[in-house]
Amino acid sequence: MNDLEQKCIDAGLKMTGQRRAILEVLESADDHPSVETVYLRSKARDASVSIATVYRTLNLLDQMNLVKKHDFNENHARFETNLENHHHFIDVHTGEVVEFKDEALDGRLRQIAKDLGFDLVDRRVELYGHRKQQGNDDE
Amino acid sequence: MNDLEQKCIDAGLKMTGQRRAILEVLESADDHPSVETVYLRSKARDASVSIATVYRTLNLLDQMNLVKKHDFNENHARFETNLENHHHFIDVHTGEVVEFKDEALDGRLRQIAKDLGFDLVDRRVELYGHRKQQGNDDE
DNA sequence: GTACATGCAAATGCTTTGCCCGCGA
DNA sequence: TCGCGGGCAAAGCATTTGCATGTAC
Repeated sequence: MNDLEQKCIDAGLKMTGQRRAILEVLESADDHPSVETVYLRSKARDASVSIATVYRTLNLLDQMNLVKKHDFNENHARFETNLENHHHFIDVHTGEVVEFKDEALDGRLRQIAKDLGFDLVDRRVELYGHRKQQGNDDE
Repeated sequence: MNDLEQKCIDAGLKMTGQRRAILEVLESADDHPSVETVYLRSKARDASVSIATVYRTLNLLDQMNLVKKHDFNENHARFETNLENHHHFIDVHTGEVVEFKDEALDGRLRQIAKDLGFDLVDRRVELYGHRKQQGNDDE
């Protein structure tokens, strides 16, 4: 049994076949899958999974803080299970999402919130761009 | 004639009554209005403005980089005309949006992009929280 | 006059939900 | 058993778009 599954059981959720499939997909994902992607991967494990259940389950997990919802300026949500504090760099050409951590950045953000007189409950830092290359031909 | 209006004319856009109303609304806005809000304010100036035109105009201006589109984790877009580089702090209780600038933060973001080997074309930094207070009773 | 703009309503695309059946504990 | 969970399809909501008409230049 994986970690997410255990946490869901601890939270009192019933462990159905569909949920197990979805949780396994999330547990093994090292990317930032869309709902559609989670749906397709889950359906490969359990054909009875419906998109409605995927939405319901992902929202449930998001509320329980077991996954994090993003949108990356797209027209659909993406989810990730990496709950460690980190930020994202999105390649605007390929859609690739690169995760990074930066203590100096985090410290500065905390200081800014403090200076503004706010308690920080969440932060969103997304950098958009593309891989640097010699003779870049689109600018 | 306001600044936005001049820029639109320079860009070859026809200056219709509806566009003028919308541009005036944007020019005088010092907040981050939603499409609906821009629509209502514009309609007060020119009753013939339709929501479709507001959407079309805002998207046009966004592509021309005359306004900036945000979403602040809501289910609808918001727009702002402040094009200076700055970031946002969103009060999760009141919805209030506070703008701030921070050179140290910007420098760190540039350095991170450089270290990752990326060219930066856009960035999104949003802090979420609420005003600090003595005897805060919800945590 | 002509190409561009607009209003209206229908269409879209993602997401949510009502309803009723099925299944986990 | 009993109440939570799920499938299906309809509804919701923000946004976009086709089409016919209107209008800036």
